[in-house]
Amino acid sequence: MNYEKLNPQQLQAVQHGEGPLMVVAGAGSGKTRVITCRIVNLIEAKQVSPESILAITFTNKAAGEMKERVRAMLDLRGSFPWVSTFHSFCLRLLRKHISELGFSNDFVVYDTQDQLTLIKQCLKVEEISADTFPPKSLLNHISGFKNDYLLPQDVEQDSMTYGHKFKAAGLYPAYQAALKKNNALDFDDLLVFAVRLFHECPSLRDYYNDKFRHILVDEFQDTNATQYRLVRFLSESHTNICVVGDDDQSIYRWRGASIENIFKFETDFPGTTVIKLEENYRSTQNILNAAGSVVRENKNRREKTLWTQNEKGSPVMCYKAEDETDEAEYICEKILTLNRDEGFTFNDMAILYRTNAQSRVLEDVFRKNGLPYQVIGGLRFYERKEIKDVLAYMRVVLNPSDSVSLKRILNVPVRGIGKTSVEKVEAYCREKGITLLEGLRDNEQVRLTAPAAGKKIVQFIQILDYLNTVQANPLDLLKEVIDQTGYGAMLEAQNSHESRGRLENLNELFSAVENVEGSLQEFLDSASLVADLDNLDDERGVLPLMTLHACKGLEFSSVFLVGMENRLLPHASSMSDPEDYEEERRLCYVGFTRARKNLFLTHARRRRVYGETVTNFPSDFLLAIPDEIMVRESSGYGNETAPRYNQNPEQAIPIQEEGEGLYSIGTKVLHAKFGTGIVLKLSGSADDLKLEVFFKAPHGKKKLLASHAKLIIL
DNA sequence: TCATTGATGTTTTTT
DNA sequence: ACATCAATGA
Ligand SMILES: Nc1ncnc2c1ncn2[C@@H]1O[C@H](COP(=O)(O)OP(=O)(O)OP(=O)(O)O)[C@@H](O)[C@H]1O
Repeated sequence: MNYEKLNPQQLQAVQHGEGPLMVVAGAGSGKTRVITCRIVNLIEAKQVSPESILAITFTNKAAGEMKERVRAMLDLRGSFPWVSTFHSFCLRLLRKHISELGFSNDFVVYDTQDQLTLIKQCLKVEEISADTFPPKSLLNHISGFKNDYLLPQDVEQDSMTYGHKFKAAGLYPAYQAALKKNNALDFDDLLVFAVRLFHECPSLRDYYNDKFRHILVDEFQDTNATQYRLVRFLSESHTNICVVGDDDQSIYRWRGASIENIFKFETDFPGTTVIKLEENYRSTQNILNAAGSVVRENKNRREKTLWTQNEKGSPVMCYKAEDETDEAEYICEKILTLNRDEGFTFNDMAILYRTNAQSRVLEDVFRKNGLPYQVIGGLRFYERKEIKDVLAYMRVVLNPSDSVSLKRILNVPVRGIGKTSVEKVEAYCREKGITLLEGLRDNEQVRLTAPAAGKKIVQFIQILDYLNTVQANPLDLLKEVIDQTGYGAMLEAQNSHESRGRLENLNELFSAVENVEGSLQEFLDSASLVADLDNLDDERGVLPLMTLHACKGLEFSSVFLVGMENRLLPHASSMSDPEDYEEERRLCYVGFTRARKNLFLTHARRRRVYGETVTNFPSDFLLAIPDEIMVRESSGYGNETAPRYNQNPEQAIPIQEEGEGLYSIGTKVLHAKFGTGIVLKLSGSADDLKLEVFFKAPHGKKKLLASHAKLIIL
């Protein structure tokens, strides 16, 4: 067998036969490797057939990597284990069986924006003021119910004090009914409905218990109650369940995850074999020491050993910056030096921060200095307005009852179907209990709206009907949507800086569709479930920037953790709740332990936040780190009176001045999404320079705006 | 019905 | 600071 290296404890876990198994161990101790090798061992040594193994990972990317590893170790022809996230697994399950629960299998998955639109509608119908009860807060509570597997009928409003949660409980049934009317599930429903399926259909439960003989779950510390139930159902008959996790790395409590799942596992699964891994293979002694010092301050925690044979390594560096620009410049310089002098590639380093907003200044400085980077997270590609609009057309074609999507596009681009018309039709629909699209069709006969609007509605329906005739192929459909609905023409007509960016995004959507094989349904599903992290590209050699939450499970030679300040890490919102505060510490622990060799921490005396300058104190977490292993640096300008700003305009490098000369035919450039390319053509004026660039496959020739495309000249 | 303006919330984290 | 969104008048 072509195993990866394993220590005796890992080997024991890998070779463990039947029955429940839990591996609890600190960061970098090879937990994920255990799962991977265990899959291989089950197939090779225990003759378990690949398709009867189900492995759950935290992200689609982790799933992809795990599949890759397994593939590398085994020669599998044909069948393959199921490796996916909880959500993808549930979606696949529901597409097959949801009819058992009274939904049709072409249901649509609503994202947060769609949920928000829907709950606002509910509020309107129930005549609840959105000001006293913020839709976001209500949704959060409803999500909380679902994460705890509380169905609408199980939520006891009586036991609650009057407030947002109370109102959310009251609204929950109406919200679910609205989803059903739209033939839609929200994100959390994917899990809830999967559990319901097993709960209400014993035959399906038996079938899947029989189908999946071994269940493996990575990152078990961040599972919620609903996921826990699902795991129990899946392993009910055979209890061949292997979970792997680290309670110190539980960072999704706010999303309903419960560390308790680790603690109660042994009681819920009698006869569990517990294995601890104590050797860390990833980090230097200093890094491990620093991380341990921080997280050991947590009260609610199980002590565990974590040691390493690795060398002591460099001390942890802690830089005190004047402001966020200084912080970014320090990091930028360090990274360029590490790259130049020590040969670290950019993708072997990472910038981690607590909040997405912190990336902005870093990006500006990196761009100025020609440092290629890639932001993970933030606003996701599929959440952008133009993408959502176009996808909404496609969704309506597939699922005509989806009125949230239908309303979204009814007057986009503007075609003279205004608010009053829509409201009239909606009222009519409610009365007759039909869907919005059906109501719109009736309008021609019933004449609810002004004649002008009625005519427009007829035209709109004609477009939809036409789109229906081309729905077979996602690529053709996308093309027709952009052409026939006038969406593309609208953006071209606007001809603004912004609209051109949107057009570019639509082009990118084209390449995404081209790369997806399979049906329209499968494409829309994958679009609903992709996490931005799944786009993390290790090939291109660019520096990744991401939040501490997004870095889970990854590793880098050098890690920069920025904004080590009170109110940022720990975040201001955690200060009032000790449990939240401890989670911030775990977040810090997760960040530190991503580093193999170098850990750089930075904090700024002042930074702009919400457009105001605030001064922050260094993070209290820094106090836990022993002096012997940390070297402190500062901006060299020492005290407050020293002018930090470069008043000399000649010194401030004006990179924005990208007049002639900066680009010419043949210039090599780097684009955040398309990678490296070569300039083929230049046109337009200096401040509105248009480029035609040829990128590597699969992107090919692209037209870009120099001012918008954020290109880096290589 | 549309376009401009002011208001609002965003930034804590996301499958 | 910035962007998106709702109210306002044309
Ligand atoms: N027995 C071993 N010998 C040498 N290296 C190992 C061994 N086991 C794992 N590693 C290496 O240690 C690193 C961490 O492994 P892995 O990602 O599996 O740990 P983990 O416990 O899942 O980490 P985390 O909890 O931080 O996500 C990887 O680089 C892996 O290749």
